[in-house]
Order: sequence, then C-alpha cells, then structure tokens
Amino acid sequence: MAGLLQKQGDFSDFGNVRCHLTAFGLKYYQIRNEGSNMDQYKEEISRVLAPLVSLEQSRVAELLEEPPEPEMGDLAFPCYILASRRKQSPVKVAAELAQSLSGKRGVYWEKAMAQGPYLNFYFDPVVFNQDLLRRIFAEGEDYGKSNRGRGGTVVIDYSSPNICKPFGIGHIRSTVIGHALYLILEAQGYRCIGVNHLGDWGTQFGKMIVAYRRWGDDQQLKEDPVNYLYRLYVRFHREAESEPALEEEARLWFKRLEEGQPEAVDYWKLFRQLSLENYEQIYDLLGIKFDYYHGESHYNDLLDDVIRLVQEKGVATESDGALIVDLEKYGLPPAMLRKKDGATLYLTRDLAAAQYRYNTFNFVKALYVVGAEQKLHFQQMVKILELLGFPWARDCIHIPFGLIRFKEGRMSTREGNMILLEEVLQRSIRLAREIIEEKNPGLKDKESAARAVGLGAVRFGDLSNDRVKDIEFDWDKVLDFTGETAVYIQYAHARICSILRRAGATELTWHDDAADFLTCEEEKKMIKTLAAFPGKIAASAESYRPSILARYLIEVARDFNRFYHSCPVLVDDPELRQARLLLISAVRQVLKNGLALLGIVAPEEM
RNA sequence: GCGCCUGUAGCUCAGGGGAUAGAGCAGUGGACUUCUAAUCCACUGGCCGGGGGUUCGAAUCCUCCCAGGCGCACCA
Repeated sequence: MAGLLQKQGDFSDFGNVRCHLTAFGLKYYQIRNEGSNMDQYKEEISRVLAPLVSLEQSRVAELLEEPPEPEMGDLAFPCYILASRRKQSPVKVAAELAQSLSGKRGVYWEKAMAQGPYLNFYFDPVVFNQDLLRRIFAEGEDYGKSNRGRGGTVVIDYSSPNICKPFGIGHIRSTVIGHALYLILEAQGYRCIGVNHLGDWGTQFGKMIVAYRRWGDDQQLKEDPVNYLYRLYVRFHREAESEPALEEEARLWFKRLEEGQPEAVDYWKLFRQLSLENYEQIYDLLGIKFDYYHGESHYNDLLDDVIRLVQEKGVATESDGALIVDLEKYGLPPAMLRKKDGATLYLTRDLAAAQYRYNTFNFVKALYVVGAEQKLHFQQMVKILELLGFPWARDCIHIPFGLIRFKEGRMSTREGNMILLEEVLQRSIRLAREIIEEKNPGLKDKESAARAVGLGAVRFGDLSNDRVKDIEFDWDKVLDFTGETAVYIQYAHARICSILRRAGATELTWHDDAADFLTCEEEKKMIKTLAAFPGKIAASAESYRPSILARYLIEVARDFNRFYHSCPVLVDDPELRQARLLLISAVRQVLKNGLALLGIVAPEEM
C-alpha cells in the first residue's frame, strides 16, 4: 500500500503542471433566472404581493421560492419574516394573505392558496406552457443562452499538460472542466480565449536531457516517444536516489537551456514537439481546441521584466542568494521568484503570463483551471500581482478541482503505474461499440455512436460531480453505462429523435393551441423542468461549476423517461399527437443544447 | 506544527437557511404483441462525522473536536 501511495504521489506530481485543481473563497451564488421566463412570473406576483406585505417588490421577488412538491403550486412566498413583524403565526399570516387574494388572478398566475406557513401561487398551465414552448421553438439552438457577459473577454487556462509525460487520467479533469467552462461562458455572452499553458519549461527538462544523454536511444524514442520519455523520467528519479549528483547535473542543463545553449535547446525542441503530437491526438478525439498553445516557455522573454518590476516596486528581497517575496503580512509563506543559481520558477512564469494575458487580451476574468493542490501557488500569485499594483489581480481566479485517486490494488500497470487517458477513452468506446452491436445491430453509423457514447461517459463522469471533490478512479464505474450517466441523457435524446422520425415530423412549428393538450402531471413537470434551463446555465457559469448543468440534464432526461412511459406520443388523436410531438421536440432541443455545452455529442440513433 | 478542502443511505454522490433529506449503484419484487428495456414502477435502506452555539427554523451559518485528503523556499 505504501508503494501504491508513493506511486500516486509520483503520478500526481507527474501529471500536474496545471493538472489538478479550485476557486478559493468562491461563493456559489444562487442565480436568479435572469433572462428566463420565471422572471416575468416573479415580477407579476411580487408586484401584487409587495403592497400586501409592506416589502419592496424586489425583496418579495427574492423571497419567492419553488415549492418542493408540484401539488404545492409553482411559486411560494414564505411568511416567516412577516410573522415576527406582525406577531402572528406564519400560518395565520399565510391564510390572511390568501384570503385577500381569493378570487383574484393575474396573467400568469391563476390562484393563490395558503398551505401552512406558505402562500402558494399556481401558474395558469396553459399560459405557462405556451410561453415557454413558444420561446424554445423561437430560439432553437440559442435557447438557454444569454448575453450577461456582454462580450467581455475571459481567458481560460486549462488542460496544460507537462511535456515529456504521457497524457494520464489525471489530466482529464482540467481538460474537460476547462473546456466545458469555455462553452458555458461563451453561451453567457463572453468572448472566451482558451490557453493551453503547456508545462514546457522548468528543471524537469534538465532532468530529461540528462536522462536522455545517459540512457537515451533514438530508435526507441522514435517508436513511442512520449512513453519512452516517461520511462526515462521515471528512471532518472530512481537513479537520482542513489546518485544525487544527477539532480545537480539536471539543474545545470536547465540553466543552459535558459541561456539558450544550442544542444540543450535542440533536445528541448525535440521533446516538446513529440509530446505535442501525442497530445493533439487526444484533443482531436475529444473535440477540444485551444486558441493558443502558449506554454510556459512562451513567456521566457518577459521574465527579466518581471524580476525587474518586483525589484523596482520593492516587493522582492534577497534571501540566501534567492529572490523571494515575503508575504508573511498576508498570512502566506514566502514566494520564490529566482533560485540562487539564477533560474526562474513556475511562479515567475505565471506572473509573466498573467501580465501578458492582461496586456494582450484585456480580460475581465482570467480563469486557471488547475488542481486544488496548487491553491497556495495562485494565492501567492494574486497577492504579488496586487502588490505590484495591478487592479486586475482580483480578476485572476483559480478554479480548483479535486484529485483523481485510485483504490488500492486497482492499478497494477507495470510501468510507472500510470493509467493513460487514451486507454480509458479507447476502452470506453470499445465497450460502447459492443453494447451497440448487441442492442442495435442494424444501426448505420455504429462507430460515431460508439464514440459519442464512450467519450461522453468518461466526460460526464468527471463533470457531473462537484469539481472540488476528489474522484476515485474505478474502471467499473467508468465503464458503467446505466443510471446517472451521459448515456442516459443521450439515450433519451435518441429516443426522441426516433419518435420524431417515425412520425415524419421533421419540421415542426409551434402553435399555441397545442398547450391545451399538455396537461397531465408528467407533461407539466417536463415543461417546468425545461423552463429551468437558462437559469441552470447561468448558475453553472457564475459558480464555474459544470456539474450544475450536468445534473440538470439528468433531471430533464428523467422527466422525459417518465413521460415516455406513461404518455404515448404516437396516438390517434391528431391534436394530442401533435402537441406531444412538439413537446418532445422541445425536450430534444434542451438535451442537445445542454450536452453541447458539456462537449458531449448527442447522436440521433444509438 | 500552520493553512486549505472534504465528511449525507452498504457504495458513489445531489441538496449549501425554510415545508416529510433526494438520486444512481447494489439488493428484493414487478413492467417489453405497443414510440429503442442503455428504460420505467414499487419496496428495502439516514442520530446529514461528533459536541456546543446563532435563528421562529440548521444537512446548510458560527465555533470547537474527530477522521481523511492536499499544501507549506530553491519541483511544477
């Protein structure tokens, strides 16, 4: 077990330039459904209610909440705060309010009733359904989007693997979460810029050069570059335990690299190129793109300026020959910017990168989708940027995520104890292919369905849980396509497509009369859930948590499955049939739009 | 030692001041002559880590403790 833990340590160190992750001090705001139709409903109800309860209308709107059960209506006003003011029980207050509203209705709500300490409002279901479905049909692919970002630029630093190390399962979190945030923020009207901050600089290259010069073999490098480099890296650390001089030699080679010594630079270029080619295969498979591959080396020319700036501003001091920033006043340990041998560090490069990003892109936010274990690093970075007088320092936000860890004994790969992301993806796709072969042998394009399902499963597994929590890697769980998985959502989508195909309903147009037919419980619940979509995207964006959207899509699919089992769509009654076709078409739209924001493909057949 | 994160059903997790704490998996029992059963329905399963506090009301906020994880000057 100790051995395993050790391996885990190696692994996470390995995978980690930016690979694990969190946003400290982050408040998870409860988002109001800005731009969603719920606003109109709250607006109307709060306008009626405000004078009766002697509160500001906006305050009333804030207090309105959704009841836990559908029988309790659609929006509820809790009467507790009035109770203490009026010195009456909340139950009595609710009853009196209901009394004064009895027989009244609005455009959107049709009645108000007291239930215990709550005043519950019931929407007019026809108006509600018309409103919402009309909107979904009108907006189509844009349903759910908003323009809250107003074109502001958000720079998102994600994936960021370490050159010379294979793309392990540990890298998936930053890659997939970062990409989802990119898409989600884009849907909120931000201009997103994705940066892959490759770990292509640092003393590790000194180590690689030493290892390759000692033990390297051109032929093996050619055959399987990244794995071979990784083996050399592992070997370096093993040998360095008994021969500490290796470490010193590595530092020397990195120094040479920083000074531009040609042999060192040639090695570096070779290693970088080979690694990049490997990563790009995986990005292609995942459908992930970056606007810039600006690795750490990209900022080399700016490092002198950073050092000069911190010295001029008097924030840095010499200590034992190294250049550090004392952050004790701020409750943080000292941060080192230059080692005694003159070489710079990760933090130095990040300070340069932050300034570069601000100067180049003029961002409103710069997100760092990086493991939680680097929280301190980003606290130091932001504090130093503040000390340097940059007002935008507070817009640099660490989006942390938990580690992927392994059950003991689960992993016994011979070399290095690595699980390669590529292997995970391929296995998942293979399993999807087998299941499709078994369940739907007549399917035309099995390969693309298998890819959508296999890749979606892995992605969703990562996105559906709160990112701050550690994830235990478990093959059985990764390869389980039942229950709360992407497949569940994709399957609902495919079923809808199938019904629409059978009905020959390719071009559907919404008409308000259809709302009269969508009145059973499953339909009402379904429509209400669809109405929540824009608010869920906004909440995901605001708290940088794709899991909110992922969980919501499970709910949509679940509501659909319940509807599907109790309400047949292809019935004889032409009006009911048409109404249900319109409804499921709207569901399809939401599922498709939502999955797209998570980077998951929704096949029409599977 | 100091700091941060996590602790909810057997397992994996939602819920982050309000109405009886919810899903999935696992278990048991049902539902395919009917739109794909990768689905659905029912049942079983909880001192929400523990103690104190704030509040009309706490899984949720504060505080202390316990357990696990992650950090804490020449790695990234």
